[in-house]
Amino acid sequence: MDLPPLVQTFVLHFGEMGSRWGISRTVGQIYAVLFLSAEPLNADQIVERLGFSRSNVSMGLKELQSWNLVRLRHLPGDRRDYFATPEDLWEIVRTLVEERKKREIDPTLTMLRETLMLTPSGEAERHAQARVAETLELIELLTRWYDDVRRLETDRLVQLLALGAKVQKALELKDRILPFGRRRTPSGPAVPEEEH
Amino acid sequence: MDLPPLVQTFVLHFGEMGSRWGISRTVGQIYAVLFLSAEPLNADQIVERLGFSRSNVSMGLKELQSWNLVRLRHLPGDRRDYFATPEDLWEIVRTLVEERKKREIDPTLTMLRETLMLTPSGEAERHAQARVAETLELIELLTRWYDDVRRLETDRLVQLLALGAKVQKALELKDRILPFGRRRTPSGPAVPEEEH
DNA sequence: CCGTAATTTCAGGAATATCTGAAACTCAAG
DNA sequence: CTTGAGTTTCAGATATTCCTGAAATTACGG
Repeated sequence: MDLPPLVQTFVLHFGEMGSRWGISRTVGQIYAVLFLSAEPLNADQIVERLGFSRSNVSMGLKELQSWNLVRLRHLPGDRRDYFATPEDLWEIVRTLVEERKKREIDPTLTMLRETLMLTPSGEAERHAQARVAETLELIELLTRWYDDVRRLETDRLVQLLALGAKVQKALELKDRILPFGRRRTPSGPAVPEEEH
Repeated sequence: MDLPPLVQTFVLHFGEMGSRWGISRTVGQIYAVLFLSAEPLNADQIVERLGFSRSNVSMGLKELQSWNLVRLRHLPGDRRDYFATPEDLWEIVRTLVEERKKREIDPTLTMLRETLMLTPSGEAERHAQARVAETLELIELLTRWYDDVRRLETDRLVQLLALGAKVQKALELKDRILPFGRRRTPSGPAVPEEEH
């Protein structure tokens, strides 16, 4: 591997991170190289930069494609595949979240629902059952929230993020003008209590 | 392993998920068992339920403690350590996010900043440098948002999540009454454009 | 201080995951 | 067709991670 120091540091770090995220170190490094490159690269250029075997790079690229993290490009009069990452970082973030949801959250939701269905009611497992149900509700809440915000245009999303918890103040204000969201009232909580 | 089917399904799934998240399958399963258990368990009870070696369980519990995911309990007149997970699921979520941030995001931020410092300006690496800078900004934005919302009480947080993107409508309304957050105006965007 | 139950450490073996080179496949140009 | 550059597949080699049992350590009750 013979890369400019800036790139090298980034690539190595990204490889480490990748290996904590269910993609291999190699795949992480390939992605990092593409991410920093000014133009699309073909497999041999990646081999040259990282010193992995040709087949390893091929596998890695295939995996990145299965994650939708990489775009295929072609140059006129050149048969080789060139690969690039999206210019827009937010698009990358969206893809990452989407794919991880698909692979981790959705199967978990399925499992939790099935688990609850198959359970004989009136049972020694009362506590376990309750916890599974709670877990399901929590993940469903988060999922619905995500389904909602992922539709926002990037501008809007960035606005919202930049606002952070100040949103809270804005809502209090609004609330005084036009009751809209459900809020705690003196007569009792609108949101169910946690078991405790 | 001889567990009620409800528990068994959950434990196995959790183990799988764990192994995609940088904790081992074993540690994931140990956590799952504790999570579903009605009372705190000691190491031998976990050995009995999961059939791992005693030392493996010991290591696993140690790792869970290092993640703050598990609480130590003692029973009067019993010298053994008993372990439990917090009752409140939201507390678990908060811990998870916090620890992952500490281990993944914070070092990444450090790396990105150092990388940018050490770079000779005016350079062939202009593009790579720009991408690193963009990445840093994006992560900083997300981090600030997180720092903001993590302080919210759980009730408030749940409210906000339940509201989802409807928050957007609320803000538009508010905006018409009292300009507060930065918004796009006809005279130009308040949020910097993405390079494109 | 002992004795002992509980826990932790650690070196090596077992199980996984990763990487490689050689061979197989694809497909477009001639 | 044939050819050959480009790509993928795959069985085995390598490296990494995980798990275990034996031995060491800890710390409490007496």
